[in-house]
Order: sequence, then structure tokens, then C-alpha cells
Amino acid sequence: MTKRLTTIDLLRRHSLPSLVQGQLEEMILAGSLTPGSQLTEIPLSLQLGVSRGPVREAFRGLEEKGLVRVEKNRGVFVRTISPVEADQIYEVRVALELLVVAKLAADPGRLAQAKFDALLDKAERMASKGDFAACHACNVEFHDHLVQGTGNAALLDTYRRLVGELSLFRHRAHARIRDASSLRASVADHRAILSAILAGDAAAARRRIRRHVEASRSRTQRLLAAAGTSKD
Amino acid sequence: MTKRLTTIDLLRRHSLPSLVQGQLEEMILAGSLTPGSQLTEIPLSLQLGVSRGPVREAFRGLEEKGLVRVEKNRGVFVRTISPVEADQIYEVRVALELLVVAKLAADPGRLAQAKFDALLDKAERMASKGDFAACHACNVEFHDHLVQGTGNAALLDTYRRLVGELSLFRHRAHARIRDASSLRASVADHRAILSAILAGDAAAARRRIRRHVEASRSRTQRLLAAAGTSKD
DNA sequence: TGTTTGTAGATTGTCAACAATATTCTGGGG
DNA sequence: CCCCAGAATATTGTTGACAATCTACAAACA
Repeated sequence: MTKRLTTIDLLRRHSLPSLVQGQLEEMILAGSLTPGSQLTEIPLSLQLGVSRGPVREAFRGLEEKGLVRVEKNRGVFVRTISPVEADQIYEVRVALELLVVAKLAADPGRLAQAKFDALLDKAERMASKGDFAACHACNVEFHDHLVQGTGNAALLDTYRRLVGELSLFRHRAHARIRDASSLRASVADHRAILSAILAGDAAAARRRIRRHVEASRSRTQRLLAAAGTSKD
Repeated sequence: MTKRLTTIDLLRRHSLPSLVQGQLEEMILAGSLTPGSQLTEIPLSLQLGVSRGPVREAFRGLEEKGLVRVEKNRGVFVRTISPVEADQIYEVRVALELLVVAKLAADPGRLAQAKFDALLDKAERMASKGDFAACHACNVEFHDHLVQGTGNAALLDTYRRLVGELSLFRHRAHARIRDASSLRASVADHRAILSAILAGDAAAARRRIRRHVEASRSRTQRLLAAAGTSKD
């Protein structure tokens, strides 16, 4: 009990609700809280060492963020995203990423190339080692850094929200990334996209990112279809 | 029998926090709560006839929605959006609207043309009557219905969030729309965009919506610049 | 046997009181 | 006259308790 409190005490600068929200968000995005599962207030508040109030406030934030679904007098549940919803999210994401690479290609000088190269190298190393989760994390971070590079806060917020919901969908699909070839293909895509951006070739960058994200979309859809036939 | 039940049921379905959040959101978007002003819990809870708990929960939702800013131990304030932030939001909005008209133009049959025509006619009537606020509302609704027409829930959510933040910016700029010519120009733009969509001409629709939103962007920026020099 | 109804338990919804923090005001000193 | 320390006030942060609602189970009846 005391140990649990220290973890929260060390971060006293943030209010309790925001801490709880961050913790829950992390667990949801990591998949330790599976989509569809119920989040009961009392066990959570006991587990986190806080009262129900902050937990409820965190629920509100998570609901607005699209990570949980609240049913009055019933409870809150980790949001489940249907294949069509995921497809729609992907559609918006493509539009955003097109804007991202176009902006970056218009001014490639501002991009910290070393950071991206390091990220891509690490992704390949992880893939070689067979650590697919780490490789996937690198790939996700590559996209995120790309969006960060635009310097557009609204764009970054919007993008992250969509990606968060998509990761939710990936968990629902039980789609653990085990396919080394697709991971390597992603890294190769990323290299091509990056080079197009650095060359200032917006058209090529747009073409490549579109193909890249569309491939991810159809791949995820296929994975869910396979998982769906077996159980759901 | 059904009438009373539905009203009761609708009230029972929404929890107090969601009611409060909706009320506050309405007030913020309408401009009756001006950007930068503080929202104190006790007066609000007294005014709305509820306790502080629901109000706090509503604050969390509004914060995640980007309508208020929360400072720990200081209070919550209606969010103020800077010109650069507004510009960035507009940039994302353009990307979304491009997707919207492209999707609609790809399948114009699904669009309820009568609804849009009625909306445009009403907008012109309001402009002629000198009711600029109503005309502006019609124009906003036109865009919203366009996005609704895509049938993409994620796209609609994302779009509405951005538009909400932009309306916040308009209030900050004290930019009451009084310019009849720009309002009429917007209606004319809308007619052109709609006809391009109905003709299935995606390229023309994209070109026109881009010019249209970009015009709105620069106009809003100019209005704020003018207001900024005079007072702020 | 199947349905229904009542009851017990659990969970959420709401509230009012208490604690912690920030802001304001006031009095004294330089 | 200005500045600073310290109390007074106001506001937020958090908690525990109480009320309302839903769920699950079991007993009674057709």
C-alpha cells in the first residue's frame, strides 16, 4: 500500500485525476485492459490508492478521448472498435498523413534526420532480433515523430487520438504482430518516405505514405477477419 | 403515454455530468462564456442546481475536448486560441474537408440534395434580411451536413472538434460576422461546391472547397489582426 | 417445467464535509 | 512611499458516506 502511494506522490505536480487517466490510458493502449472489459470504480481506486472521485473524472476524460464507453448506471467499458470504424479511422488518418508529408517535404531542412535514421536502424535491429513488439513500437514512433516535425499541435493531437483508437482495434483483433516480413516492409517504406521528404519531393512522399498506410489498413482488416471467423 | 415516457427516459439516460458538460459546451460555443474567463465550480454548481462533483467531471470532458484549460490548484478557464493555433487548426480542417468532398463526389447519389438546397436558400434569405448570425449558422450547418454525408463517424468527430475550437477563436477575435458580402460569397461557394459534388467532379470539388476554406482562414486571421491592433 | 416476482448484493450517481493550495488584504518596517 | 511578511479569504483537491439503480439468484405460482 505504501509503495503504491509513493509512485503517485513522486508526481504530485499533476492532479490525481490526470495521473489516473494517464495510467489507465497507458494500460488500455498497452492492451493490459482488453477492449470490452469493464472498469469498476472501487477496485481501480483501491488499486491506484485513490478515491472514486478522481477515477470518475479520469473516466470522463477517457470517454471524450474515445478510449472508453460509459453506460449510465451500468459502468464504463474499454471501447471496442468495429472493423468499419477502424476503416473509417484509417481513412481520416491517410488524409492527415498526406498533409504531414506534404508539409515536411515543403521544408525538409527543419527535420532532424539523425533522429529518424537512428529510429529506423533500431527498428531493423529489433526485427532481426525477433523482438517484434519493439520493432512495432519503433515504427509507431517514426510516424509520431513525423507528425511532431510539422510543428502543428492540432495536427499532432488529432493524429494521436486516431492512432490511439486504432491501437485499441489492434488489441481487439488479437493481432499480435508476428509477421517479420511486414515489419521489415514497413521499415523499408519508412526509409523511402523519409528520403522523398528530405529530397523535397512532396508528390513522391504523398504517394508513398498513402500506399504505406493503406497497406497497414488492409493488413489490419485481414488480421481481424481471420480472428473474427475463429471466435467472434 | 409515449410522450412522457420519452422525455423522462431521455433525461434518465443522460447523467448529470453529461448534462452539465453539454450546457457548458453550448455556452462556450455560443460565446456567452468568453475565452479566458474563469469557470469557478461553486457558482456554476449553484447556478445549475447540482453539486461540485458533476461540474468537475464536466470540466474533465471539456478539457479533453479542447474547450477549457485546467491549471492545477488555479482553476479552469475557457480556452483561448492564438492566431497561430487557429491557423494550424485551419490547416488540418482543409485536409479533412478535401477528404469529405472527395468521398461525396465519388458517390453523389447518397446525398440528400433537397436538404442542402433548403439550407442554402435559407442562408440567402437570412443574409437578405440582415440576420447575419442566422446566415452564419446556416453556413456552418452546411459544412457539418457535408461531413455527416460521408457516413464516417471518426471524420465527423474530428471535424466537429476542430470547428468547435475555431468558433472559440472567432469569439476571442470579437469577430462578429457583419460583412454581408463575405457571407453571400460563402453561400455562392457552397453552391459551387455542392454542384461539383453532385456532378461527381471530385477534382473541381476539392479545388473549390480548398479555396473556400482558405478564404475563411485568411479572413478570420485578418479580423483578428485588426482586433488585435486596436485593443489587445 | 417455464415464467415471474421479490429480495439480496454489487455498482454507479450524487452530495456535503474536510484538507491543501493559491490569492488577497493588511499591518509593520525600511 | 514602497516593499515585505503573515494572516484571512476564497477556490480547488480529495475523501467518505448516502441514495438510486442495475444484476443475479431463488422461491413461488401457473
